[in-house]
Amino acid sequence: MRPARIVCLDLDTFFVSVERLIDPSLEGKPVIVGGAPGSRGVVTACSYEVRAHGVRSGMSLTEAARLAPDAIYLPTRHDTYGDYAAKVREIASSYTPESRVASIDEMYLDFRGCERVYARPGDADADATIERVVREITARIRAELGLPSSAGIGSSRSVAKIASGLAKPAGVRMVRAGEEAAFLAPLPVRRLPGIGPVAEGRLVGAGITTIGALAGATIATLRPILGAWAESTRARASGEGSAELGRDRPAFREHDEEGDAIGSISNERTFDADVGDPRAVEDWLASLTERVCWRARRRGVRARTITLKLRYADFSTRTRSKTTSPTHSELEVWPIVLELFAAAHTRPRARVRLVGLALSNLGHFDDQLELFERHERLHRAVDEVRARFGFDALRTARGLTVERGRGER
DNA sequence: TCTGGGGTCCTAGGACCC
DNA sequence: TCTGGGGTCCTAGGACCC
Repeated sequence: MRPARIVCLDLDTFFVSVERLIDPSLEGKPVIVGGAPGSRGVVTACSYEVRAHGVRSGMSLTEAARLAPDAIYLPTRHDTYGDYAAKVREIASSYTPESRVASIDEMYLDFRGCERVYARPGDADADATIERVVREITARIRAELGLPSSAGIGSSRSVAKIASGLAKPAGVRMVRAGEEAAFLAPLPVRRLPGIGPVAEGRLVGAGITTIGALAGATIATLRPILGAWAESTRARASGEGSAELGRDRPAFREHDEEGDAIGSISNERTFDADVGDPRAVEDWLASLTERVCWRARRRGVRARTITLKLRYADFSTRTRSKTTSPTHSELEVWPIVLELFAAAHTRPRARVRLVGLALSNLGHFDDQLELFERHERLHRAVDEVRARFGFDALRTARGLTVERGRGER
């Protein structure tokens, strides 16, 4: 039996907690991070005070405003939260060489083989040793950074993750070896990572409501519902999930190995009001093109695939993509974007709610050739200015027109 | 005025190759 | 004029996570 040595460390209401550090008067008050109550958008994070009124993250701000009209509504400040998250990682990762960043407010730690390093005479057993160390980590994050966090400890990532959710707020929950199945069995299937609203609906439709029932289901039953995930999901439901941490998410990875497939770079924008004029949409696309290309150059990658996303006012969504030769130059990407927009925008009278651009099929493509490229000198000059003053320091006239006066950034 | 934004991964059909 | 079978790449859509 594998001992419980995998830790999921999760910051409690992270964005709210950071806002309270910056403005202590928010302490104890109902706080919603995500935007103004009337605006389009969703709740990104909310304090326990508003959760009591039924507000949940992911909920539209309109509905949140109905449930909690008197709450304090704040815009999200991702860069600020990132700075605090980095400090949390620094503390946590100093306890074990094996750690993985899962998201801005969540990380996994692997303490396998660390028991002796941390053992103290007072510890009842090795489990107690690890639990004590984990409590020390959350206590330090609280003491040194002022941030509350919770942790789950189990023999697999899945168990650790679920345990951390049940430990909130500001708790530590250990599921000892051999207790996994009993711990998981009574929980609703939705608790299992990977089971979202759709899979939940189908499982419940098949009479499977608890993780225990999921663990006992046949693969023949699960295959049509979970597809390729059937086996691994059932294994996780019975407490036999993987303990391997895997790699950091690309956005948090410090270095990419040569030839690595390293995910995608995307930006999208939901308009404050639906847009009818295609030229106005194109202005936004120009801005997004500059942004994703700049991010690609900053990461030292080129993309082979460019994908445009278009969402109409009725929420119908379409994507069009094109794969070409590797590029990170807006001068090369822009004509393709226009081509994709023309292909996607087949309802000329419909109003557009959102446009997005994604670069994928990324790779480090032969940087030696870069010097000979036509646009290289221009990009280098632009990027040097931006490195000092930020992305918005330099914009093309078209990309700038559209964002001016919106008060963002 | 329900439904953000940045990601990962899977499915399924068609093109194309051997 | 009766059509297989494996493999890879591309495209569009969608589920899921935080």
